[in-house]
Amino acid sequence: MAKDKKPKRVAPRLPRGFVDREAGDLRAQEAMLATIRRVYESYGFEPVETPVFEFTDALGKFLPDSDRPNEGVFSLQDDDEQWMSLRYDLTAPLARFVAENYEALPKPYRSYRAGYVFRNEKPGPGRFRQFMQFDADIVGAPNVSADAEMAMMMADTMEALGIPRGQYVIRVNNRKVLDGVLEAIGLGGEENAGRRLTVLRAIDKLDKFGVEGVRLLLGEGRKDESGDFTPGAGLSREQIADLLSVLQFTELEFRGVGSNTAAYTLQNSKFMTVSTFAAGVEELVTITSFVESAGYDSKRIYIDPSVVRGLEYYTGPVFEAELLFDVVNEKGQKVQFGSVGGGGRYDGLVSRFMSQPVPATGFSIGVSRLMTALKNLGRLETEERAGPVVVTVMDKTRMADYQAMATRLRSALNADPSAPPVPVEVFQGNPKQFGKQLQYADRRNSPCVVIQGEDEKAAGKVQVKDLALGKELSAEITDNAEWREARAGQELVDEAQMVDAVKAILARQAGTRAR
RNA sequence: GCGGUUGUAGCUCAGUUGGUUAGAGCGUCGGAUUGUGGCUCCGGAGGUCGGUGGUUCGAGACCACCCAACCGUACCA
Repeated sequence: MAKDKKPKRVAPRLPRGFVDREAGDLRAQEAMLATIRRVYESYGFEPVETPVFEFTDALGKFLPDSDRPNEGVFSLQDDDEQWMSLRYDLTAPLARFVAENYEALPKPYRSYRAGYVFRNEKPGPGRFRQFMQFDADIVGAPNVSADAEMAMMMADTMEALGIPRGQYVIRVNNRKVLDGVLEAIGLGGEENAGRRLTVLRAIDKLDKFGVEGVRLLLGEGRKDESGDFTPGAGLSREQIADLLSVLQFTELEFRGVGSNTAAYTLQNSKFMTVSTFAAGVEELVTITSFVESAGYDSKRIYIDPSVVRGLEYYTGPVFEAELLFDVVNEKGQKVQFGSVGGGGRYDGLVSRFMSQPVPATGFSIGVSRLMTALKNLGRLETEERAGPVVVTVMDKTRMADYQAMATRLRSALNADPSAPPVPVEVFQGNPKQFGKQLQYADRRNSPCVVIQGEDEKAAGKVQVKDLALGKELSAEITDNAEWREARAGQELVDEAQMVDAVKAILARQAGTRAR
């Protein structure tokens, strides 16, 4: 009866939307961050780090109410009852940092930072509740030249990461353009705030649903494939036509060819009589001229009036980095990818904390998402690293000798600090069965092992075994006894030549990999 | 949040109109081989059949509710 009593074990599991990440991913991410950092540094940005927790009110709109304190964000109350939250982006914390250190910082203040952010919402493919962003911002620069620079830096970053020109585009718009059109078609004023939001959300869905889908969302509403109905904005046929004319949907098909004409075309729009609209268009024209004279054509930076971005705090130019190639997941399905980064001007964000206006512009790269895409493009070092050189244990009373051999190898193989490290380790498991040691080395993707048993010790020699060579030879041997007898890839050398013999094996394998 | 689909071993799945003790492949661990990885062979461990309640002589299967995952959709600073 005691046997049915199982101890209740804790299930090893993670909350949804959180993932463990292993060596390959971490190394790839490290390389990616270094690349991005280099681009940002080359533009004069300097790093800054802020904590993952902030007071909730400093983050912005998500003041938790007592019913749903964790809606959207992860929040908890400190000892003194004050609400704090995990940051959901890196922009709001930067605004707080700048406001708190305003006097000490040089203006304009250029800074970058990478870090995890947290959102308490439903995860999906490529969407997690903890993910990394890599931001750059200029605070205290009021002119659109700063926005143009951000767009250019974003384009440079894409290419530095190995995304070829033509496979990505930075789409640029200005919030004032859409605001102006909405005003012109009678959706201005406080009373229409709700409908404006619905309209902007509809426009944001252009990539996903196409022109016809957006037309439905602007009008009556749209039914999705599960039969669920999304109510529309209820605009009239004329209002929709006006809106669509500005968004110039047809031109999207020609995105990435020729020079940027969109901003100039907008100058002929009938909405130029609306001052908000005109101001937005003029800024886009200026940005166009800046980027074009710097040599960024529309294959890289494209003016696109349908870009919406976040609805909350952007006040002027907005931009979005989009990938133009298909991304396929592990199951071979094509994935709706959307943007891998974006940003814009947020002139109101820092001044929330201060009595004076502080203009700012910046952008954010979704590191985790972009990494998935780069994997697809084969631009990420996914190739497995060579494992450790393993010093095996034949006689456990001689551990000290084996440790000494490992030390000798380790320092000899890692003499050049600028070269990638060559790991060397002594087998630390149970040495009783020698086969297990080789199995371990095999699983660690070890290039070679060093063996010294009684016989070798007596002769002052060591066995140096090339595991990759052995694997090749094993293809021709089917009999186990023969395979064991062959000791494939093995070489008996003097103790003094151990280091050279190992070096020779590593060199041979490096050559094989390069081919 | 709303709609749909699906839940059987670590993974992929089988399990007949409801019928004895729930199976396979892969993986894992051990052995054949106490000094040699791979192949092969032998053996073991691993299951509250997502959960609870119900119908029934009898439920992995049928019914209800709940939970979770996936897909779509909404929200997304």
